[in-house]
Amino acid sequence: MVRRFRGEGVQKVDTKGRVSIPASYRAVLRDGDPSWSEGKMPEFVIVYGDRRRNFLECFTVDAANDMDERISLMPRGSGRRRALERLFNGQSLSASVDETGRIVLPLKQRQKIDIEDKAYFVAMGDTFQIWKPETYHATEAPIDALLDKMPDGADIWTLLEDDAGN
Amino acid sequence: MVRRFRGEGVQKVDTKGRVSIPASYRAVLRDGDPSWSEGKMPEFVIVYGDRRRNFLECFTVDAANDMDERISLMPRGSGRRRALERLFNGQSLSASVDETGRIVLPLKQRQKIDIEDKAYFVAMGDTFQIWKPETYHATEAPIDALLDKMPDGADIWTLLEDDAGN
DNA sequence: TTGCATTCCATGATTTCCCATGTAGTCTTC
DNA sequence: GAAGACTACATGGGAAATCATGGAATGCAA
Repeated sequence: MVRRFRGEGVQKVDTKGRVSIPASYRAVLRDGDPSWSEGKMPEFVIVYGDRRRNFLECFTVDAANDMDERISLMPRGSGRRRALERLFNGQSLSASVDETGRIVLPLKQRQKIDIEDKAYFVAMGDTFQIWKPETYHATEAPIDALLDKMPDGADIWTLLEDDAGN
Repeated sequence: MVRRFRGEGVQKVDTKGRVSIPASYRAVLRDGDPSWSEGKMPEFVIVYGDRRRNFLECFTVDAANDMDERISLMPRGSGRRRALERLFNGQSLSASVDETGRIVLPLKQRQKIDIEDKAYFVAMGDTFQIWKPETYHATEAPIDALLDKMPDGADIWTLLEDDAGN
């Protein structure tokens, strides 16, 4: 079992697009970069995807290789495969953490998700996401609604079992 | 069957957020950490969850992996899965017991459950919880009420059988 | 030489680490 | 079975390292 990303929080984005990667993520990125070695800084892959995606999804090198692997098992030339290739190989870029723990988000990607001077990082297990804070918070509404529907005092983890609802 | 957490009690929280975790829990945390080895200190996962939760829930690494596993079996993209991913991956952090048996509760988490200088630990089987003492005691009222309703001298464990009432 | 990206350096705020101390228990030894 | 020695815990304080962030300097390319 690989180490997983955990936690969430805002980071500042300066005028040059520099953002600190949350310190706790850095160890996971290191572990997930097979070519990492003492003294070097880890690399990872940022997928920005099609125009409808309003966040960036970040994969460790290992996780990205795994995705490539899975895509390559799909029927050559199929529509789904082509779409995934385009999304995952084309609409992505690789980033490298610098000595101060930051990466540079190119202007294009910042504009795509409408980031100005703040970025919201959320761990999602073997990946993490980068959002414009406001956009992220807007997506919390459905989750709140789901939680509100639950009986008072009910344990959240009953969501694991409960087949009812979505 | 894995070793289970037992017992409850208050611990001091100092200005830096350091808290001793009850000694009896430490062995359980060790056993539940697959990457633990002689000389190292065990790690575990603290889930703080959505804003309605007023306590922290702590999982051994094994228990956390198990949760991740179960979440990953849910339909990708479903609302319930998304909610759980966010709660379990995003609203959580991993902690590591130090040589003196303490962990550091970051300010953010302390504020979330309104802890100042005391924390109440309660074992819950394969997890344990951390509460602000006052908050925890407030939750005991319903239990007291339940006990008061029971026939005088009745054994508490009859609750195991009795289907009536909640 | 203007615009952009990459390095290098600077700094305040946290967080971690290392060491110190008090207090219960327990164990030993006479 | 009582005094001292030892150990496990809970807790505190300060030094040192890390983190998040900003700005200046450098390199280049159009």
